[in-house]
Amino acid sequence: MKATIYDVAKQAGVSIATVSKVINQTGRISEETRAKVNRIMQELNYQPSVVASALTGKQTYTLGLLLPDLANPFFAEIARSVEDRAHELGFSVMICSTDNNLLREERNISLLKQKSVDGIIIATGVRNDTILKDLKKQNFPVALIARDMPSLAIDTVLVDDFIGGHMAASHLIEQGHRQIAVIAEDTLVMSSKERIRGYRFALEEAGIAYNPELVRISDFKVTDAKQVAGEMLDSPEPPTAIFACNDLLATGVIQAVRERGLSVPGDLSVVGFDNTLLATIIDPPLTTVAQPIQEMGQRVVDLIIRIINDKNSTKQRVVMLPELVIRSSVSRPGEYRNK
Amino acid sequence: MKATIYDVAKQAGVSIATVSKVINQTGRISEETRAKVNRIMQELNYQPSVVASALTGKQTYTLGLLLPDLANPFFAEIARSVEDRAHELGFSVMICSTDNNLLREERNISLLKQKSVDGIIIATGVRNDTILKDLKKQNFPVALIARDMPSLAIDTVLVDDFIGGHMAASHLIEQGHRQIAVIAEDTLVMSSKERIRGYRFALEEAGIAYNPELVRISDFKVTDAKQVAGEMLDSPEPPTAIFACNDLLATGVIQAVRERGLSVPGDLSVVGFDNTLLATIIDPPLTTVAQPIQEMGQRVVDLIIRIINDKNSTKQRVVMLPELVIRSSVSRPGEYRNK
DNA sequence: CTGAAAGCGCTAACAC
DNA sequence: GTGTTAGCGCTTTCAG
Repeated sequence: MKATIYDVAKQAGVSIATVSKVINQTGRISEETRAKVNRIMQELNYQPSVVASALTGKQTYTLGLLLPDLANPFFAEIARSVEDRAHELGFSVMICSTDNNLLREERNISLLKQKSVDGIIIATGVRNDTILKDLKKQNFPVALIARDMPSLAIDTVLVDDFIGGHMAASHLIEQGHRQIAVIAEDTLVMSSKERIRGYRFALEEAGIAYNPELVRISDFKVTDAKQVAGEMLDSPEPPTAIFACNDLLATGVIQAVRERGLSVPGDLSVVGFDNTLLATIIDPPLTTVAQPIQEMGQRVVDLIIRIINDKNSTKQRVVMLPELVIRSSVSRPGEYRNK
Repeated sequence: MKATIYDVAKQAGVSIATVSKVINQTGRISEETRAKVNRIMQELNYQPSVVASALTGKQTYTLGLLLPDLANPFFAEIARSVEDRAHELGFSVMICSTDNNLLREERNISLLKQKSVDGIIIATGVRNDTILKDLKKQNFPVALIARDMPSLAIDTVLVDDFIGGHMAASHLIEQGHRQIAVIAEDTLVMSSKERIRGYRFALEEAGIAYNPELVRISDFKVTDAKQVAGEMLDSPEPPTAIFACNDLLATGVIQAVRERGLSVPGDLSVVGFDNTLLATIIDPPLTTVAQPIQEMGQRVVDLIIRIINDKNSTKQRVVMLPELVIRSSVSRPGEYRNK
């Protein structure tokens, strides 16, 4: 059986209170007994039970992380960075993929609460904010990453999507494009909305008329983006550039182009969003708006731990700046049109 | 404050024992009181504390999952499938990336044990088996996925790597290749060894001399694979095909080819391993040896839960068959050599 | 059928 | 400095 605090106490000839004190470095104990207890703990290979200590009202040192899909490289990278920071600080993280399904979100949150996680980080993109409201009402520690809910005072870290969208579109405009399409995953989600707003603003600045025909919604699957891009390519007046609201969708549009025997960026320029592994792996390497995933992950866990330690700490919204990473998927329109 | 079993008991006018019984559906309680208690639980929005119940010796319903790197698509996909099955069965999963670092593995395992996870699934590729031995000695539930440790009797689910390597090489041989190289991530790891052994065997069968010059080791990063592949391409007698021991490495070799103004499969045929998202996304779509990731994830959690429920259940090794997925990265050597 | 009570491993007053 | 003791929320005999 695993050693308990009683075993240590007995072996060391002290009381369990004393052992507890040396474990938690509280109270005052003589150097001598401290050393002895420590030695015994070593010998017995004693590990305090987080479960028992949690029951007495202490933390469980575990965080919940809700995201749409771990198999999506963007979220996998987010998860990795959250995990890294959490581990640094002694926390574990329970990850739950929800597929953006409301029911699963609810179930997972309730599960996480039963397990007494100290806080929950949410990256999932619900349209619905009742879940968040509930959590807030119960004063349960929550923080958002890569998604926004400006109507609620919740700690959040995200990238400025408006600027990101603006960057993508401006870059394309600077390269001479005027027929610029957008493919977004879901216009109901804040970040998509903002990216599109940034895009529109860039168009306006450049005096280009906004054409609603050019902004399309796709499912989150690459095949769907491919399909949507394909339709646009086959239209009588195809765009010369497409801004895909994330790298995964961008790969779909690149595939659509290739399938038609055309080339990127020769026949169509493409810019993505996120700067995941994918951007470096596809051909051509993708020009994309980078989110500082590492930093974002780090910041959310710092945020949530702050809340855990002080439930009344003032809420923060940290918005980071995206950055345009230029690779090879954009050129001037018509530049190599005839190869 | 959160409602406890006492609150429910008081409200329902029964003892906590009775409430406990209706929660766990143990003992015998009248339909009447059962209904009443259930109603009160609803009203109070009562959720039993997993922590408290774990302290009494019951399970925590959480699993640990150790893997090298969540940001690697293969492992992200594994994690996703493990997570799915675990949730189905009411378990949560704590994920830990170890970067294949022994120290981190140890730390994480010890952390997971302090948190009383019910079992640990290991996908990480330690060369060292002492950790596993320790776990086994303590009779702690462990299961391996996508890695092997045949010297220890541990529940495992993996793909037959020998056959996989054989498939990859045979396919290439059938296409007429004779100068076939391999890039592996780490020859000390079982699965790499086996894949290479399968490759050698296929060569032998075909009467092709084995040339150790053609099997190279690379770091796990794509840039490294690119570098290694580049060296081979620049050699006086470059291979006409490369078998990359995973899809990520394969993307590296494709990049190396492209960087030299050559093409896949025109100048070099490539076959990968794993069949992750990457395989469908790169250009050309990658011919690769598929691992049944979904099933594998499902099976390990079934395995580990079996062990949890019966620590003495006989160990199982479930080895699944890989499958060659033919896409467009392989052609006959020289076929389009001059475009 | 239902309840009283012991105990899971640990923390935190409060004594000594 | 160190020990006693009362919980934390729940499960589980064992009586009744």
